[in-house]
Amino acid sequence: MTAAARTRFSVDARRAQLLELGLRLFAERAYDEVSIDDIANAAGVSKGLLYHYFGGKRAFYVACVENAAEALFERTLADPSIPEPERARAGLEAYFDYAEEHETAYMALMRSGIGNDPEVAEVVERTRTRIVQRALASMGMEEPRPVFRAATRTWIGAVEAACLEHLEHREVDRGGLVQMLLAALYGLLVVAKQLDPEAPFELGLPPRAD
Amino acid sequence: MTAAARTRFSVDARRAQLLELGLRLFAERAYDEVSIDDIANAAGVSKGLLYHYFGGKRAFYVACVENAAEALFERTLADPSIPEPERARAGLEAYFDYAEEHETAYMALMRSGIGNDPEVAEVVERTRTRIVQRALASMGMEEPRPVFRAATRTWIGAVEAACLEHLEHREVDRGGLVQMLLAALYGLLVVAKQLDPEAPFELGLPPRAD
DNA sequence: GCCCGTATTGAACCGTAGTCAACGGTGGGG
DNA sequence: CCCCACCGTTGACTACGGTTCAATACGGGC
Repeated sequence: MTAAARTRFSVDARRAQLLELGLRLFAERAYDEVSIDDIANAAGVSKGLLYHYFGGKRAFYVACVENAAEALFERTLADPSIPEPERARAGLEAYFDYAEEHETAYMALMRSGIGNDPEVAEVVERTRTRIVQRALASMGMEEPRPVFRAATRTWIGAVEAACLEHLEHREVDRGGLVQMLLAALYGLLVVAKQLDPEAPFELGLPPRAD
Repeated sequence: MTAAARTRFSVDARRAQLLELGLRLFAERAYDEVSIDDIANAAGVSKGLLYHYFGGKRAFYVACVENAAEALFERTLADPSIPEPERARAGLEAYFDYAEEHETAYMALMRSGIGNDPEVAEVVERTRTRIVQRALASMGMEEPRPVFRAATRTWIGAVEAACLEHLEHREVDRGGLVQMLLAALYGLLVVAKQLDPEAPFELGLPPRAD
């Protein structure tokens, strides 16, 4: 804030500071309403420094998004000791927790993308893929199983939609949404198993209303 | 291409031409890689004309997205004479048809957004809302029913995800995806009805595998 | 206390979004 | 058939903001 004399940070500290600030700015205004100067000013740093750390504006934006995506991914890692019917619920609750606590960051992440820039799309899509992979592994499927991948990816879409709905107008309570999502997951998996009976996967009982 | 002398179009024709061209350009390259000059050149028109028809670059982009969204909306209007268990399937098939036939346009629409520009987000979100509304009306619910709105909106999320998955790597056949989505919808609606028993809505039988 | 590596700067460059007053094609009236 | 007026259209001009790069100064190590 005060035009402090040039202070020297470690590379990692500076990077982290810039990423955090960038995410906040990009969350509250649109991409092309945030200028490089804005970012530099807010960070108390020269424009050139941003170009030193990141390739350019686009690259900086991508890095910010990547940062948020990574946080979300780590945050939703459910405890592997929990048995499966409940583990999905735990992961789901963690997901909602993250979204509620970092509301603007979460929405910025979901609404990220510049035009249809493949690079940005890839960052968030890769995170989804990792979540899918992790989920499949927890069901005992390491090798690719197209039907189950599709089912899980589809479910992620539902989760994101429900979460956005929840954040925008909080009329339905969270528990209800979680129940709905688990029911949807069950439906998806039933059909997936029908379509790919060879899959090493045993369907449990349908989720009950608590 | 040929530097045709200044040709005069009707307002509507010109608008339509520019919107169609814009969508194509924005579909193949990212927002900030497409300059106003590019668009003007490709259209064989001066830059100023774009500013005459649309407020600016952002507004033009929004208009292009809106155009694609509208086309999708109209395309997925299912025949109201079909009874309900089959109507959802018909709407779903129409949705997939559109996505397959206009692959790049569909993906551009789904990946639209500039940073997290609220205006762009609103355009595509409004289209989703309209689809939701139409779906609820077809179930006999005109007035707002938060639980069912959430359920339907969630389902749209699943549909979009499944559709993108389908377009990207076509490993699971379309019929399978449709079956999964219908199962998910059934699950969502079962829980929705539990959460809001007053709703004037009778659940049919679960979808069968053809 | 000096010195060197490197984090950091700031001014200059340039592509591109946005503005505006003038131009000319087209269609209607004499 | 010609002229006029309206409005779709133009292109040069401006200013803003992303990008570059040679120069600068901070701070740890000797």
